[in-house]
Amino acid sequence: MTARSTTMNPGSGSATAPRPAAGGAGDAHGPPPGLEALHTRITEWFSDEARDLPWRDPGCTPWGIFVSEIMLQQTPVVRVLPVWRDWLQRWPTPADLAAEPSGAAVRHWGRLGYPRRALRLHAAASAMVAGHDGEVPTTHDELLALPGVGAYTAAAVAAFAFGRRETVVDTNIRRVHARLVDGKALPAPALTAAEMKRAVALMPGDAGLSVRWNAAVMELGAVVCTARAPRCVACPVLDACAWVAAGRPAPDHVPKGQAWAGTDRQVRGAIVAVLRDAEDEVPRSVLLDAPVDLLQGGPSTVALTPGPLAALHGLQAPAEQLERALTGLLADGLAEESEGGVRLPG
DNA sequence: GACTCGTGGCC
DNA sequence: TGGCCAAGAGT
Repeated sequence: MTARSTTMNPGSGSATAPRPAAGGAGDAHGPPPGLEALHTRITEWFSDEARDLPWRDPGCTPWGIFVSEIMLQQTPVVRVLPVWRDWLQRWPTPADLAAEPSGAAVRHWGRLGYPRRALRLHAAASAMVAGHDGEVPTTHDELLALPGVGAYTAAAVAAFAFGRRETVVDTNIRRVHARLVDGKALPAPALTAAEMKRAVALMPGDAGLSVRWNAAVMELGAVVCTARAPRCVACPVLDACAWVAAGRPAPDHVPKGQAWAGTDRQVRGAIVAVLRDAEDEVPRSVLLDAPVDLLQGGPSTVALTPGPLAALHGLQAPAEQLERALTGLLADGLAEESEGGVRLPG
């Protein structure tokens, strides 16, 4: 298969890179020339280079795939792997998880981050038991109705667990499309309607191929067409990339960075970490008067440090913030008050 | 739309 | 060293 030196632009947006004179991909004249070649080259690359992930095993259940998709939201694969294995061994079916209190889900979520996802995963399992005969639902709309499942996850599970032809759009796919088709370094901060339309236009018509295409483009974005240091030398469609053809221009917008030190999120995370590591309830006074040491020893260190609120170092108004963070956690169902103190929901 | 919501590794 | 980033969802 000889590489072709054309760039792709199936969308109708502005284009500066040379491309075949073709109508928009959504018109009645079929896909633009070269699209099938892209399908072939990227899916063949995927066949050769795909990482061996357990949720990609043909024997993986829809529940295993569902769990992986929730855990992978905003969380790197390497950190998900051990937690996913433990989770599936502990709770092999939705009913197994639904039979536990939600606090057990939060506890075994470990340090994956965004622990409300554990809560929603537990709620989704309960919904599967209550309304889907204990099975993961198979359609996009049914999946979308589950807690913690948005457009991406609904499409991904329908595609990867049930072989459906869905337009999957995640951050990796958006970045690949932005570069390969648009010639831009990065996609817009938020998913746009135009992007979604273009993703639809790029989809193979065949269901089986569409599933491989979705997985392959996602993988390409994850391991080759990465955000910071793309490994273009390993790219199967380097010669077709509009961004490379344009001389790899810099991003035209500045990412707005996420503050962390001193935020409520940091305090919430520290409190949940204490509750998770505690066998039982933690007295409220201990939680608030002997706050977790947030700044000593780096981000992974969370320990009770007996002492005044000044232990919070640079944090402003720590007492108020602790109260606010705890109130938020209680409101979110991530923590519960009991007579003896605060604990994970049981 | 703009915000919020965890965590840890990396360039 | 530290800002940036990771298979987003909900409000």
